[in-house]
Amino acid sequence: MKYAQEDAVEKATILFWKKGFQGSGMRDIQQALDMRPGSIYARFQNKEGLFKLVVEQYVAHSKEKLQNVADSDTPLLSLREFFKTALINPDELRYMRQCLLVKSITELELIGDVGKKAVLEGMVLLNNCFANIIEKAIETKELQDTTPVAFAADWLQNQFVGLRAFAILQTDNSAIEKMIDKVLYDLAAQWPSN
Amino acid sequence: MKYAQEDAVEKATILFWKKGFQGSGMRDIQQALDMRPGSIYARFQNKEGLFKLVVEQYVAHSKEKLQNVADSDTPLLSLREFFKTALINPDELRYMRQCLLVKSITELELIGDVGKKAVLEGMVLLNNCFANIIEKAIETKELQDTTPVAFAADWLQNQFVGLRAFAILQTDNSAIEKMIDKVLYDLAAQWPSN
DNA sequence: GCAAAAATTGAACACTCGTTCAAGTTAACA
DNA sequence: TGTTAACTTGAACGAGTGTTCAATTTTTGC
Repeated sequence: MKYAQEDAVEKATILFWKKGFQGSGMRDIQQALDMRPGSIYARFQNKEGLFKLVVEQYVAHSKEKLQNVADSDTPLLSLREFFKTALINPDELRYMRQCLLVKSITELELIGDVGKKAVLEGMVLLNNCFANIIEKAIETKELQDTTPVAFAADWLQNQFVGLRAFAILQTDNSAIEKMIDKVLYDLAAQWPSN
Repeated sequence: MKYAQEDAVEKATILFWKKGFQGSGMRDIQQALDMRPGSIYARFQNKEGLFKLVVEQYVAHSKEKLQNVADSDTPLLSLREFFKTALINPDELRYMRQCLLVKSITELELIGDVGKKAVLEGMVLLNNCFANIIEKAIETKELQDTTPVAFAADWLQNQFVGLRAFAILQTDNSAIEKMIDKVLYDLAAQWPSN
C-alpha cells in the first residue's frame, strides 16, 4: 500500500514536471496514476496535496544526489558529473532538464499556500546542499578557503537554474558541457568582497 | 486607434507577465483591457494572437534597451546598470524580475505554435543583442579580444536567467548587486577552449 | 445629414476544470 | 462465514475555460 503510493507520486512527478501544476488537469492525473477521482482525493486530499508530496519527494531525491556529491573525495569533479547527468539526457527525458522547483516558481501565484510552502522550503533545503558541497571542496583544497560559502551556494544554485534553461533549448550537448566547465572555472575564480 | 492597440497590448503584457499564458483567463484579459470578448477577438484573432503581440512588443522593448547598452562608450558598465534596473525594483513591480520569455518557456507545451514561435524567435533575437554588447566591449578593450563572442552571448543570457530567478525570491537588494558583480568578473575571466 | 463600413457589445455555446459522494468492492479479523 | 472497516468507483456538480455571432453603436466618406 505504501509502495503503491510512492509509485503513484512518481508517476505524478513526471506529469507535473512535464506540464506544470496548472497544466496538469485532474483527468491527466487520473490517467497517469490509473486511479479514479474518488481514490485520488481519499489518498491525497486534493490536487495540491498530491503536488506537495511530489515536490517533497523530488527534493528528497535531489538532496540525496547532492549529498553524494558532497561526500565524494573530489566534490567538484563529482559536481561536474552531477551537472552533466542532470542536463544531458535522451530526448524522451528532456523534460527533466528543467528544474521542477524553478518551473513551479514561475507559477507560484497559481499554486495554493500548501504547495507554495513546499516549493520554497525545497529551495532552501537544496541551497544547504550546495553550501555543503562548497564546504567540502574547501576541505579537499579544490577551492580556496577564502570562498564565501553562503554566497557561493546561492550563486551555484543560480548557475544550475541558468544551465537548465539553456539545456532545454539546446540541441548541442558539447555546448552544454562547455557551459558546465565555465561554471567550474568561475567557482574557483574571484568573488566580490563584503 | 493604433495607439489604443499598443496600450491594450501593454496592459495585456502586465497580465501575462504576472500570471503566465495559461494563468491569464480571457475574463482577466477582458477586465485588464476593458474590452468585451467580441472586440478582443476582432482585433487579436484569439488569446494566442494577443500573446504573440505581447511577446513581440516585449522583445522589441528589450532589444532597444540592450542596443542602448551596446551603443554606450563603456558597454560593460552600462550592462551592469541594465541588470540593476531590471532586477532591483519596488515590490509592486516585482513580477518584472522574471523574464517574460523564460517564464513562457516553462509553459511552452501549453501555448500554441504561433505563440511558441514568437517566444523562441524572441530568445534568438535577444541573444544577438547580447553578442553585440560583447563585441562592443571587445572594441572598447573592456574585454579581451580572445573572448569567444557567440559562446559568451549564450552564457550571458543564461546568467540573466539565473539572476532573474534569484531576484524573484530575494529580498536583499545588496545580494543581487553582488551577484551582478560576480557576473561581470566572470565575463572577463577564463573561458573553456574549443 | 445620411448611408455604408467598421468596431463593439454581451448573452450564449460547448467544453474542461477541480471536486464530491452515495453506492459498490475488497480486505481484515473473529 | 459473517461483520466490520477500509478502500475504490464513476456519474454528476457548479464554476470556469476559450470562443462565437446576431444585434447594436460608432466612425467614415460623400
